[in-house]
Amino acid sequence: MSLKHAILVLLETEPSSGYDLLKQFNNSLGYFWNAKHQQIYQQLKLLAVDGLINCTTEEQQGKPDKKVYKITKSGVGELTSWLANSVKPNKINDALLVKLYGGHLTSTENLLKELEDHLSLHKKTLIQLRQIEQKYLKSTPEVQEKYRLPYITLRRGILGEEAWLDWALESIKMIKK
Amino acid sequence: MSLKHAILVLLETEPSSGYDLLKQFNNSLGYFWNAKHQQIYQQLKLLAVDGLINCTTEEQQGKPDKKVYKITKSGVGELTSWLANSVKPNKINDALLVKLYGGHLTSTENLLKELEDHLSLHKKTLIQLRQIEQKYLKSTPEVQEKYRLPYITLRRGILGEEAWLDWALESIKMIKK
DNA sequence: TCAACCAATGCAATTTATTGCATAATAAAA
DNA sequence: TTTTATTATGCAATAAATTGCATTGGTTGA
Repeated sequence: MSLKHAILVLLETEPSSGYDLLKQFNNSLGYFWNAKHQQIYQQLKLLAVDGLINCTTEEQQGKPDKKVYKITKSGVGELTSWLANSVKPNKINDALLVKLYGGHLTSTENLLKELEDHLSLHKKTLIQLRQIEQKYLKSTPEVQEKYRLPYITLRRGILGEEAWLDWALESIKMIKK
Repeated sequence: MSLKHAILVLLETEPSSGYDLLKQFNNSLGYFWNAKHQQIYQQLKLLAVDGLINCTTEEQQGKPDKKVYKITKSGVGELTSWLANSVKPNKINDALLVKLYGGHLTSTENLLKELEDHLSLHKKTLIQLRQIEQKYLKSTPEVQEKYRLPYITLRRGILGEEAWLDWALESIKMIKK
């Protein structure tokens, strides 16, 4: 259960709404954390009740109201003490690999189609991450300093996606012949 | 919910006990699927009730009895129809990245320690996976043919771990300077 | 103009996964 | 010799995540 801390860590950088967090997870931070909107909204409510974040409602023109959450001192305390402990290694459950493993029960075309579909998603993601990297690399030294550690996590996304693509291309070749 | 299918796909290759499956997930197939023993045992029970697998109890000398599960025709049918559909991309929730992202709230030593700990685990895993690969590459053409697709998934594990190590080494350097 | 999508949030029910506890025998290590 | 690890399975409670359903107003596209 570190959705809680994933949220806190983002709010510690910048106050955001549930929707903002959702977009971050869905877009740029997908290599980092994933959650459905219901989970995020629920968790935000719980965090607010526990006094780790507080909430102010912002009215917007033409758009629905926005609840902007800000981390509290107590929230920073919670985050800091969580950071003092070690974290569990990343749990992997990869349905695509399950499918490939049992692929002899289906057609080669099906497998290739599936791989190509995933491939195009991963390509998009990689392009996106590289754009974020370029933006970072062109930013001022102060900004670079501020986002040093987030940048390291971004690199994980990039290297991870590159490796995924390498694997997929190799696999497609192996399946074709 | 494709723990169900992860189990079926393994049983389709070879009848196994819950404990066998657990070991596979914990050891060699960690890049593929992860589950606690309770989840596996529960799921096996459900699969048996649904008639997708059946169970025979094997007595062993010096060891507790073993319940060996075998996939049924109906189970193969279920698996086959599952394979006909596309699968969701792999969900990533990486607490280590959360920790790094918020790492300015803790010490550099703490971050480096954490990275080194994970590093040594990943190194071990990679060595293990490479050993399995070597075994595969030295096997007869018939065996290689049989395990063609599982081998492709193994390659994912290897390339994934290599990329992880590259990233970790790069990150350690960046954090140190 | 009608459908679809984006922005923004939420409740309730169900399904999945984790944690804690429990057993029981043998073998190996401290 | 006592503890720890391995083999092997399980129940019950809790926590976390997903699915289904629902709302409101604006914009974009066919």
